[in-house]
Amino acid sequence: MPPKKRSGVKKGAEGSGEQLKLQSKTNKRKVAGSDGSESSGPLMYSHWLMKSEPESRLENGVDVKFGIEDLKVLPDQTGCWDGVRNYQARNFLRQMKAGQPAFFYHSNCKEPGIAGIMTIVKEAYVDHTQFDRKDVHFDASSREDNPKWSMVDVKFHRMMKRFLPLSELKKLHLQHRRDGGPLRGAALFTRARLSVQPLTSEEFDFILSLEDKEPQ
DNA sequence: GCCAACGTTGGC
DNA sequence: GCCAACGTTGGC
Repeated sequence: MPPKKRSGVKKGAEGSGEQLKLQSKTNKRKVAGSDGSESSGPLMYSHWLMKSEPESRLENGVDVKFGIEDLKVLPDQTGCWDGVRNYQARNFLRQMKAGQPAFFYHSNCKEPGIAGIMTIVKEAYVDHTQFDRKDVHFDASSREDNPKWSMVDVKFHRMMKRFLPLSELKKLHLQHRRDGGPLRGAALFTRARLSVQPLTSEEFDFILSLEDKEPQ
């Protein structure tokens, strides 16, 4: 997914306090058109969850493995999040601001779940891999004068104090659907296949609070 | 490895 | 613009 690349570390504008809109379900989210344009209003998010595969898997003969440990060992612990080829995910990438936090989620592996936290350090710019015929994520339909796909740079921030397994988050999600708790509408479950997704401050803070609790 | 969910493509 | 066929994601 996101190999190599580095960038100057920018200093974040942020604070995790502001109010966020409730569920994406309830707002008239316009799903991206075929050109990827969004026609509904901004609806600002400031917290994210990004998925990557921590275990080796070959795609066109290329290993797509990129877990949080792989990010950690890059120069400046920073890498570009390339290879996103879904319009909704791309549109979320484009909304990201430097300094914002994102959970690093391990997908398609033995134990899926949240492994750590990263910081967005460079806002969306052209994903060069779309023009690279040898890249797994080459997109023949994208023109250099009108690139389709974007990427951001992320920097390792820290590991979770304890790994938060999907199974635990899912139990809480199901419970919260009944009692109106913080994870009732979490995109991780309501839009399970999205590889880049937003979290409300409430969702983000609640998930952080789980670190200090016993596994459910 | 299976397969449900869901995004994309293309014929009409 | 509809929708069936197809491809991908990702949990299990």
